[in-house]
Amino acid sequence: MTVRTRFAPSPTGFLHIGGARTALYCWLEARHRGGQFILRIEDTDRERSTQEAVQAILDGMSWLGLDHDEGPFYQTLRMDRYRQVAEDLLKAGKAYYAYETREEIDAMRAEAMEKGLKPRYNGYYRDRNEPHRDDPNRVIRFKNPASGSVVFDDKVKGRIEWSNDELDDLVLFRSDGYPTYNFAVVVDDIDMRINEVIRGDDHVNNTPRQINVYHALGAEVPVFAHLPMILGPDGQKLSKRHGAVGVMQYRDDGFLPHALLNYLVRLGWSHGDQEIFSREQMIELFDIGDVNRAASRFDLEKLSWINQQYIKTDDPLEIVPHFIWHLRAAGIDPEQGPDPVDVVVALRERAQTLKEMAEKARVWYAPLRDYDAAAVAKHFTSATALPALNAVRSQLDAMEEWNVEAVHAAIAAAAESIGEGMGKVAQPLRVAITGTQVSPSIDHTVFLAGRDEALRRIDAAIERAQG
RNA sequence: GCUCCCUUCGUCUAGUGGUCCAGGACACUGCCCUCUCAAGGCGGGAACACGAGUUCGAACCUCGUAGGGAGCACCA
Repeated sequence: MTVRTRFAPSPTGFLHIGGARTALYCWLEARHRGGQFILRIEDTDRERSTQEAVQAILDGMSWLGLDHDEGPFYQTLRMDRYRQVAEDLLKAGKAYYAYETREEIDAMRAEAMEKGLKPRYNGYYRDRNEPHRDDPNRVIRFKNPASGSVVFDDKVKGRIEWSNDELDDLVLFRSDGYPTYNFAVVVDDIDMRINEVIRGDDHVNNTPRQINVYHALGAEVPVFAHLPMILGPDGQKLSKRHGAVGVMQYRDDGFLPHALLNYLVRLGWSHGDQEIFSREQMIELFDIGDVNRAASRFDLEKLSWINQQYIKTDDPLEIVPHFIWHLRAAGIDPEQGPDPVDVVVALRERAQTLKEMAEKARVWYAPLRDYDAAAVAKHFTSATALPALNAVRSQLDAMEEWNVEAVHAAIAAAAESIGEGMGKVAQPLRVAITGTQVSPSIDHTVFLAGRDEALRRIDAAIERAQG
């Protein structure tokens, strides 16, 4: 039997880190075992669900490259089906109507709490067999087994046993005519032939009651795998307060989608000492059974490190489109400067994010106006500054071919001509080209400026050094 | 309150009774390399929550304790 997993977010916001990892694991499990990955939108909470959120989730998934084989299915489009199943249960005597008001239910709970018991419904209408009546408070409740226990082998948590007397008769259909979550998921998962349910571990508590519904419906119970939570760096629940929120925010912040994926897959799962996994390797090596049981914290620094690993080792041509996107986002026109691929090569070891890379690239795409005061003071006033700049100027001016190697040779020749080491020449030159003391290696720095612009900046620097 | 889950360096983790006075990665840090900054190389400090028990032997098994988390909805 092929495995069928699903990701079933409710569209009340963007795809956040926790959701993205759940989606990734569902996707990986399906891909690893040659099964299907289904996407379902759980939008029965009509107050909080929005179309924008649906779109945000879809965007997030496609940015990450988590493609689904079926769906998206929308629960709001399946209302008739839920109603029909509930009615079947009613007919079979496995569910019943109940008419308590909210106040009565609350009172029930309060009373149970008082006795040190779990707050739960007392089953008043369970076996009354009263004639049905129309009532604004009418709900359909499930006849949960009164005795025995539910046992399931969770693929990540292990064996979990739950006594039935911990469970009350859950509402299947609300008084407003909408199904509840616990009912809709089960009907959906059965209809969509989901045989492996992978979701957050905030759902373990729902699992026993859902299993009872599966039994009542005569359906085969799927395998469950409950993933531990992802916490913020402070160990608290992940929230907006921790900076980035939706997955797309990470794109805006300069992260590569496969770097995020790589970081996420390692959060709760590992394969020996390996840190870097290509998509193919993830698919090949991932096993839901190897997932950790404990919650983990989100660490931006490690994500940044992984991001840089990819920036550094990916084919620069693959980085270029992402880089150009960030150049534009930073208000830089990629046409007004060097070929982006050359910039990527020069900066790939110096930027952890593409956003950072775009900022560092600005110096070659816009006229140089600002000079760092400390840099000028330190490198334009030394005795060797003027001779060095002049020497470089004439070497560059005489060059025939403009490439990194030739620029390097020219600067080396300039240094030699004045009898100084690279250090004495490179620093003033760096300040001349960038206005700062920090940039990629001097040959790249000059090369990227282009000959005309390099000469212009050197002339401007010579003027400053003289004045 | 009740039920369930979790607990190895600051963080992510390896580890499934002996090969662990606990390995890797991020972060921190020392040195090297060096035209700056990085990147890289070689080092360093840093953890089995606690207590009992089982066993010749426990990070690994059992039981408690403590701490953390989730759920107990006509929200998903």
